[in-house]
Amino acid sequence: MATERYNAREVEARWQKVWNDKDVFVTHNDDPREKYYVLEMFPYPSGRIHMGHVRNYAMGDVVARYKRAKGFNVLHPMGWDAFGMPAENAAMQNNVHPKDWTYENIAAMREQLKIMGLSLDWSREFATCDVDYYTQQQRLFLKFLDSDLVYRKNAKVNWDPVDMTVLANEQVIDGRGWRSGALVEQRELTQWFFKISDYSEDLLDAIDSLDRWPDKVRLMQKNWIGRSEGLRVRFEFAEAAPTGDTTLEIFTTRPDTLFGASFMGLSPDHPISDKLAETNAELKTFIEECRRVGTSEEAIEKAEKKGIDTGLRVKHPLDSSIELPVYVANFILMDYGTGAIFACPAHDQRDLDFARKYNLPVKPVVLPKDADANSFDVGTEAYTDEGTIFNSDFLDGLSIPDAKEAIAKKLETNTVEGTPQGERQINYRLRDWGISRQRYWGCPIPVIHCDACGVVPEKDENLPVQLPDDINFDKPGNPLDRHPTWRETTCPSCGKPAKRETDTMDTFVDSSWYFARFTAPGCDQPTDPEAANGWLAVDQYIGGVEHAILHLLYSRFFTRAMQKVGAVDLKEPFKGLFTQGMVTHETYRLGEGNAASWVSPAEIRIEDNEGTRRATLVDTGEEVKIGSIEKMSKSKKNTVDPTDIIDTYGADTARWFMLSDSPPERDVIWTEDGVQGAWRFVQRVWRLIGDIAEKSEPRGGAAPDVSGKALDLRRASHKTLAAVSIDLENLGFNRAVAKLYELVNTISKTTSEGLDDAGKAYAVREAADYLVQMMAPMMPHLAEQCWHVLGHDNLISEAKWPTADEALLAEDSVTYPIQINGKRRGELTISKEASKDEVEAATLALDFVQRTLEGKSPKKLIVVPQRIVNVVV
RNA sequence: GCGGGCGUGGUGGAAUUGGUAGACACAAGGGACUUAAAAUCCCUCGGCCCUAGGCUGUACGGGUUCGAGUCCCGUCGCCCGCACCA
Repeated sequence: MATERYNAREVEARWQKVWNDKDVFVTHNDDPREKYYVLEMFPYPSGRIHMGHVRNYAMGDVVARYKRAKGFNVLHPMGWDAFGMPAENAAMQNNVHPKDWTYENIAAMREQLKIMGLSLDWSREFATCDVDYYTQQQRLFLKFLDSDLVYRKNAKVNWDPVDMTVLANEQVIDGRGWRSGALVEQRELTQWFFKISDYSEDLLDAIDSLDRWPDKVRLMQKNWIGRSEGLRVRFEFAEAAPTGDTTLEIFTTRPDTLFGASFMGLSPDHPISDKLAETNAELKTFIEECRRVGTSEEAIEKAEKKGIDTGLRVKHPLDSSIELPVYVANFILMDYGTGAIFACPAHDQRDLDFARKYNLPVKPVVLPKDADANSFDVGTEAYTDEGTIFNSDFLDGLSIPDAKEAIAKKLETNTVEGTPQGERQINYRLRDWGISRQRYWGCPIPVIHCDACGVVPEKDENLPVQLPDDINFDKPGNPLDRHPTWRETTCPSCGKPAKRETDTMDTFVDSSWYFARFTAPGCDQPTDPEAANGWLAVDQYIGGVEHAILHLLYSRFFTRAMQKVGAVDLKEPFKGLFTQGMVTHETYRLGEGNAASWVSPAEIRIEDNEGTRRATLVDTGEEVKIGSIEKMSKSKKNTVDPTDIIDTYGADTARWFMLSDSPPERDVIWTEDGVQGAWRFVQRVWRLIGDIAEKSEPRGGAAPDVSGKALDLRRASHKTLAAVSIDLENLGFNRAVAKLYELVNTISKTTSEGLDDAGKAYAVREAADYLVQMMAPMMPHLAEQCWHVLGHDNLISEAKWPTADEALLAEDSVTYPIQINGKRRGELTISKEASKDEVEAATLALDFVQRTLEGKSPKKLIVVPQRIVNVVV
C-alpha cells in the first residue's frame, strides 16, 4: 500500500485555513448570481456543542455546499440565540455575570463549530445579546407600538413567592417552584402583548401556501391556531348573578345540540366564579385547587372532571320553562371562547363524564344512522359522530349542519334585553403573544412609566435602552427592579422624572427576526429593506421539530408585522422547512433500583460475545446494565462529546456518520460501531483515490468511446451522479450516502482488475472525480484533499457540480420481472424500444410461462411498460 | 383527554410512491494474509423444506386490486405536541 493512512486532524486544519484565507465562504449582497439562503436554527450558547448541533449543521452545510456548487450565490450565516434563563441560573449558581458567561460560551462554541469545517459566512455573525442587535429590536418594538401591534393587558403568571420571580410552566413541579419548593401562586400582572391574533386568519390561510414545509408542522400550526365556527349565545339568568349580570354568555360549536343541554359550566377563572367565591368557602377552596392543577391544556383535560353547583339557574333560550343549573367546572378554560359553556352530555365526552358524576340528565339529541329513536341511549361514551337530530322540537329530522344553521337563524332573531340572543362567531384558539418577562437577561422593553403621562415609548434617538452591567443575583427577584439608578429616567413626553419598564422581552422575540438581520447585519436600522427583500425568504430552514409551533409561528407573525412597518416586503419568512430528528444513544446504569446511577458511554467498555452484549465499568470492571435508547441528555449521561469524536476521527467522519443510515427527519442512534464504520469508509476512499492517482493520469480532452467494463463504470458513475443530485435536492442524505458506498464498491472492483487500457483509465478517473465531488458537501476536507491528489488545481469548494451525460443514463435494454398471478417467477430482458406486443410475445415464449400455461392462453396479460409483466392464469 | 406520527432481518434502514421486499451499512459467523494482533481482502447471513427448486414473510386481523411494505377498515404496541425551556 503506497498511500499513507489519512490524517484527518492535520488535513482538516490545513483546508480550513485555506478556505478562511481565501474568504471562500464570504457572501456578497451585490453578487449577481441567483440567490439561495440556507439557514440552520441558531444555537443557544450553552457552552459546548452537542451531537444535535453536529447533525443540524452538517445537514445545512451539505445544502449550502451543494447549492454553491450548483452556481448559486449562497447565504449561510451563523449567530447566537444568547438571551435567556440559563445565563441567569448560572449567575445565581456560580456567581458569574450573565454577560460574561454568555460571551465566554459563545467563544468556546464558535471554536467548536469552526473545527466542523462548516461553510459559514462568519463575517455576518452576531449574538442577540449584542447591544447592536437588541437596539434594533427595540426600534422594531417601537415601530410595532406605533402601528398598533402592541398593547398591555393583565395576564396570569406562575409566581414563586420565595424566589419572588415568575416561573415558566416547566419550572412548576407538582404546584411548587423548582428551586424554592414553595407553593406557586397565580398572580395577575400587567404585561405587554403582541397582537398576533389580528393575523389568526391570515396565518392559518397562508399555511396552505407553505408547500415545502412538513405536513406534520403545518397541521400542528393549524391546530394551534384552532379556528372554529360557532355561536355565541346569551342565556338569561333566572335571578341575576351576584356580579349583577342578568345574562350568561357562552360560546359553542355545537348549537345543534342545544335541546340536549343539561347544565351550564363556568371556568374557575370566570368573573362570576370569582365573585361567588367571595361568599362561598367551598367554592373558594375548589377554585384554588383547580389553579394548582396547572395551566396546561393537557393537565386540565386529563384531570378528573369536577365541579360545584353555584345555585344559579339560567333559562333555556328556546324553552323558558326549562331551567339549567350553573356549575363551576374544572375542565373549562377561561382563555377559550367566553369561559363559559352549555353542556350537552350525550354528545361531548367531557360533559358526559361530568354529568355521570353529578347525576345530571343525559338526553340524546343526535341519532346515529341505524339507531332506533325509542331505544337509543348513551352509556359512558358520548356520541360525537354524524346523525339526525331528534328530541329537539323544530330541529327534528335535520342533519347536524342544517340544525346548526336553523338554530343560528332562530337565535339571531330572538332578542334578550334588546340585543340578539345568538351571534355567529369564528373563534380562534390562538391567543395574543405575551412577551413580558420579569427577568434581567433579555432585551429591555423600551418604554417609560410617567406619573403624569402614563406609559410613554422611549424616543428613537434615546435608543438603546441598555442593560446595566452592575447587577447581582444575590437577592431574589429581578435585578433591574432593585438596581439603584437604572430605572430612573425622565419622561420623553413631559420631561419630568419617570421610571423605566423593567420587564424584558421573551427570547422568542429575538429569534423571530434574526434571519432578516443576517441579510445586513451592520445596518443602523433593523433591516436594510433592499438586502432583506433580496435575500428573503429563507430557501431552506433546518432545525428541530420542537420549534414546530412557537418559534415558527412567531417568526411568521413577525414577518407580517415587519412588513406592516416597512422593514421587509414579504409575509412568509421560510419557503422551505426541514425538521431533523434527535440524536439518541444507549443508556447505562450502575446498581439497582433507587440506588442506581447513570454512567456515561466514555466510562464503560462493551464486549460482544456471539451477539450478546455486555457492558463493564472501565475502572472497576463492575457490570453495567445496558438500558434503553434515549435522547442524548446530561441527566441520563448518555452524551457523546462531538469534540472528542472530532479529535479522534476528524470532522468528516462525524459529519458522514450523522448523515448516513437514518433518514434525516428521524432520530439517529449514535453508536461507536457506526462511527468506526464511517471512519473505515474515509480510509477506504483515501486508499482508493491514492491508488487511482498513482495508476492513472488526470483526464484530458473529450471522453473516449468506451465499451465493456469501462462503459459499465461510466454508466454507473453517471447514474450515481444523477441519483445523488436528486437525493441532495430532497435532503435525502442517507440515500445519497448509500449510493456513494455502492459507487465506491464498483470503482474498487474495476480498479482492482487493472487499468490496462486507456478507456478504463479514463472511466475510473472520471468516476473518482465524480465520487469526490459528490462526497464534498458531506466530507469537505477529505474531498478537498482527494481533489488535490487527483491533480486538480482549483478548490473543490469552488468547483462546479458535474452534469450527468443523458446518453450514458439511457439503457438500451430493460429487464422485466415476470409475475404469474402476482408472484415473481422469472425475468425477461428485452430491448427498451420493444412494443407492448413484442413484450407480450416474448413473455409467452418463456419456458416457465409455457409450462404454467400448459397450452392454454392466459386469462389476462398485464404489461406495465418499463416496469413489470404479470401473467394471470 | 385531544391532536399527530411510526411499526420492514440480529441492528440502522432501502424499495423509482400500487409493480422483483430486504439496496447500502452495522453486527455476527467462516476463510485468506500475519510469528501474533490490528488493518485489509474474500465468502455466508429473514424463516421453513434434504437439494434442483419451492413454500412463507413488511406488528396483528380483515378488505380493495392482475398485483399491497405502500391504499381502505379494525386491533395492538411505541413515540411526539398541547401556550413563560430554548
